[in-house]
Amino acid sequence: MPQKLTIKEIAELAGVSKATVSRVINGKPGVNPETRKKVEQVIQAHSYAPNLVARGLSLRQTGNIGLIVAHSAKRLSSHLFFLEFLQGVSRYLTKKGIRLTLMTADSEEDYESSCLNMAQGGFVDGAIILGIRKNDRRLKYFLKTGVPFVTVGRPIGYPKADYVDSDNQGGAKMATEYLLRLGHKEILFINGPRDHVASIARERGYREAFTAHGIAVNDQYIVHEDFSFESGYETVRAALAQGQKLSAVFAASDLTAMGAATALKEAGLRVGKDVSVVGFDDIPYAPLFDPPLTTVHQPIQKMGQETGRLILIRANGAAHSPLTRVFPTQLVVRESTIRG
Amino acid sequence: MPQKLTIKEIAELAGVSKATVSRVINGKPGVNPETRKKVEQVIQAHSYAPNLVARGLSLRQTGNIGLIVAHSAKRLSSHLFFLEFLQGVSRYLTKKGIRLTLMTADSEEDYESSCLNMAQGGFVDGAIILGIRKNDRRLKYFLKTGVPFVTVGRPIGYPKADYVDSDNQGGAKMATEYLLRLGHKEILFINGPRDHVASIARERGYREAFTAHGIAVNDQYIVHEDFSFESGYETVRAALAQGQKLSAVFAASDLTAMGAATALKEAGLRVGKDVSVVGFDDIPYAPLFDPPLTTVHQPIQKMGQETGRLILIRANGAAHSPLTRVFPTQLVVRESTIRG
DNA sequence: CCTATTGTTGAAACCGGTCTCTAAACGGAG
DNA sequence: CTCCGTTTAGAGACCGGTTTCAACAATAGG
Repeated sequence: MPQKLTIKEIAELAGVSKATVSRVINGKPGVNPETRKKVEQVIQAHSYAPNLVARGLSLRQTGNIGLIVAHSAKRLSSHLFFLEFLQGVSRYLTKKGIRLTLMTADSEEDYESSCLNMAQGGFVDGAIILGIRKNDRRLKYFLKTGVPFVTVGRPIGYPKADYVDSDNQGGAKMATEYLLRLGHKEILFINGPRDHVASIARERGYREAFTAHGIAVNDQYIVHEDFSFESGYETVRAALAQGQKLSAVFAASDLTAMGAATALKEAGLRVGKDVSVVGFDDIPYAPLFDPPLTTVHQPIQKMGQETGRLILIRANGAAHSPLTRVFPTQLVVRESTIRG
Repeated sequence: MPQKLTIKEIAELAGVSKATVSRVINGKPGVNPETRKKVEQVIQAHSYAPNLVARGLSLRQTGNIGLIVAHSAKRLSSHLFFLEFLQGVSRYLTKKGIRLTLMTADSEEDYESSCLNMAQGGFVDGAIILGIRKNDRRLKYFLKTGVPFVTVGRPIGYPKADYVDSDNQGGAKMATEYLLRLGHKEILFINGPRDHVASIARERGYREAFTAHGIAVNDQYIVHEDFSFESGYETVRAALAQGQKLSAVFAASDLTAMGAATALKEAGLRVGKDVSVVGFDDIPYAPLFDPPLTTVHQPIQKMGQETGRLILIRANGAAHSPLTRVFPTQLVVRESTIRG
């Protein structure tokens, strides 16, 4: 393997100075066309590429965006949301020549240290933070160091932060209202983690729908889980075992809805015939489930893309006021719901 | 936001030189305990953290590993393999204080430029390459620049490369033999992309099983798809529409198997009663499918972890001979298969 | 022919670390 | 008290780029 060439060596080979080579590389003006051509030839001939780390140091800009995933290992694996989102951001950033550095965290401490690592160290030009909780302390690291960040989900307690979100509350309200209109009263709501900002908004939507229908919410019908398939399965099994009355399930993720549906099927209930199930997310697999899942659609990939767009704007310092974007959600009625 | 401090400023604040601060930061010997304590206090007080880019330049080591994903956008989304794998690597590397930089590529050119970007530029200490094809030209970039890499899947045509793989051939053989022993003759094999090294190995296993049973393989029963759910669904629909005789399906991914099963169900066939379906991967969702899916288990997370381990060894230059590791696969019999 | 202007170029500082090399300070042995 | 080895510390080179600034050549204008 040939020793990697530096700009200095290219300069010598082309018989010019480092400065000129730098100008050529970056397409800066003020270079004689002939000189430029000569330098380009040398660069070509040795397939020289500038060292990005050195450039990063000099420019104080790394071309790196960090993506911090809060999900625990288990949830990550079950979380197709993440995969869809990742695709959206990654695509957008790759197209812009920006690299995406992933930080996952198994534990709470790992997560904190990931944040610290990103916030300090000057390794990234900005960060995207997934899985925001209520009053997420960890954002403080970023605020303190001034590293730009965009969160996915509106960070409660940080009114000036940039974020991308979907209309979780509206989506949950639509889904719940739909079930109520179908005549369901006992709607088991298997929500996400209690302090997760999306969970909070969805619960608000659920309650709002009941209020709008003049029905009191029975808190026994709201449980907080972790978006996983397993949690849907177990929650419904437990509910049935206890003899809880239940004519519909509204789950805060499609996977959870599928878990719930599986448990219902096992209990001999026909989903979409005897009982209704509604999910959230509309992952690609939702229409292919048996029965095809009624769910609240979020434009996850678009959210990813928009997040990429916003973090770049913020990182370039081109914005003054908070950058926020809330995507509408939308109820997609398929075959897992029926009049109750 | 306070201006980020540099080592020089910390040195001044502590009344010592940059060199001493550097020694303290890196736990190097040769510093008077008292001086050390004083410097540590200043560092603490200002929550100073060294600039990783500068350090990277100086050490010629960035603490970054690149992960290059070849899958097209569509496949990525359907590919739970990726997610599981990602978890394995990411966990391992995070624990070692190494960052993972993701490069996804929608198109062939993007993929090449991603490789180039990683290989040149000195941005990563090493790379992990997923989705290896037969005679993958792109590995040349890495060989040329000398950037260490580990592939997932044995790269045909590069005998000296480091790789992690699973026993695809053995797994496919086991699965096919199992179906043959159950009395199935018309086994539709929905394989992955033709030039994908895993596909090649799996096809070899499939053929080997037939040969071992003294049965000739009918090439009409081998189709090449893209591991997606949709491809399984469409392939089986097309086969049924054409009246192709078919008593079992062996799919090269669980998602494809699920797609195939869905199409079979739609056609009124009972999977695990009238017809057998076997998948590959054993994703977490496989046992939860209806019916629970018989499949070939690959220890995907472990493979991810091992890949992380190997790339670090290679990046540290601590190895001479090729680093390779092949994980055994294992047939997991559930309820989607039956005597034919 | 001289001066002002424009177009090219290179020398050198700088980004923020690491590390080598040298020197000062200290302590013990002779 | 001198000499020598051992800590401890700092000055400065270096990593590989970018950028400023000054110098120089060529051209235009008077």
